[in-house]
Amino acid sequence: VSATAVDRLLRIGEVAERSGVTPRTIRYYEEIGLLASGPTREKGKHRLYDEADVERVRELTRLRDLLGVTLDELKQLVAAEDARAVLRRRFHETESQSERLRLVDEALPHVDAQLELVRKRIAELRKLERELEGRRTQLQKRRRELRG
Amino acid sequence: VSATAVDRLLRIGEVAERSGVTPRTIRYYEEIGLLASGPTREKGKHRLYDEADVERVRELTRLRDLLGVTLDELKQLVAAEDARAVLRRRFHETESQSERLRLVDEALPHVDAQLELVRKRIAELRKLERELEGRRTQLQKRRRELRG
DNA sequence: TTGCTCCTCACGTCACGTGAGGTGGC
DNA sequence: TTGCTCCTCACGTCACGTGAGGTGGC
Repeated sequence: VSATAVDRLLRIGEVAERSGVTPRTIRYYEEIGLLASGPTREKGKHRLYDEADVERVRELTRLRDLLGVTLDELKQLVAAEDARAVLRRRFHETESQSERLRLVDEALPHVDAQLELVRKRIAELRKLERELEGRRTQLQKRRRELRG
Repeated sequence: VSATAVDRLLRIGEVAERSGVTPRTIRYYEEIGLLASGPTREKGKHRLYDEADVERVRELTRLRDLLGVTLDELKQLVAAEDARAVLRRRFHETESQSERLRLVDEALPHVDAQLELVRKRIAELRKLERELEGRRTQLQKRRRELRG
């Protein structure tokens, strides 16, 4: 992993397009605290983002769509991503082994919480899949009977 | 399958409770045409339902939650269930083989449309599951390194 | 007859969509 | 300097939630 590419700064329209949402969604997520607002932006001036923000928006909408959670629930869930971000930034800054261990230990339960939700959803969808396959089989059987 | 149990008539509160929604949701679904309104209900009188309606509401909310579709999209999707209902009612009423065959042939593509959506969702969720498992493994590896 | 559930407005909320009128920066 | 994109209100919409005031039926 190299850190050679200095991130080009992006405007809201480009972030929106690359993450599959509208600028309005990005502003709304900032408003409710799902996305950090650039700390020193003068009122009326353009918002500026980087690659990490594009990734963040993609993660958020992906979890929102696939897990069907409210934005409030999403806020809790992405504490995992927040912890990961802290991990990445702080991990190399700190010398302390125990501090590093603490950061890792904090991130794990958040990932586990997401995994549990994902697996529950998969199980529900697989059940629905089996039922639909059953209906399909029934219909095809009837069709054969009617033709034969 | 016996048809011995004559369906007891249910009021909106019982239908709501048994299908896991509120009465408001049921009235709203009637309003937008997702649920049939009892054809001859005098204004101000109570709505009456049966077991089939409970099943219908369960199917609707299940597809809504698991597939994340709008109620407009849901209306298109459950053309499958509508076709199935027609099938059940009409199948035994009609003598015509070709009419029966037509009903079966109509139901199949609707079931297939639902199956396709369900499988697409499962694939997306499985991909997310794999990514989360990867993160988990990484975190556990780091933890072992910090401890060792 | 008394409760309990139902009825119909109608306004509130969440997660944005969609202009209106104005300013910023390559 | 001219476009294009951005800015901030602010009202609209979808899918209901939540009372307010009144009637129905065991």
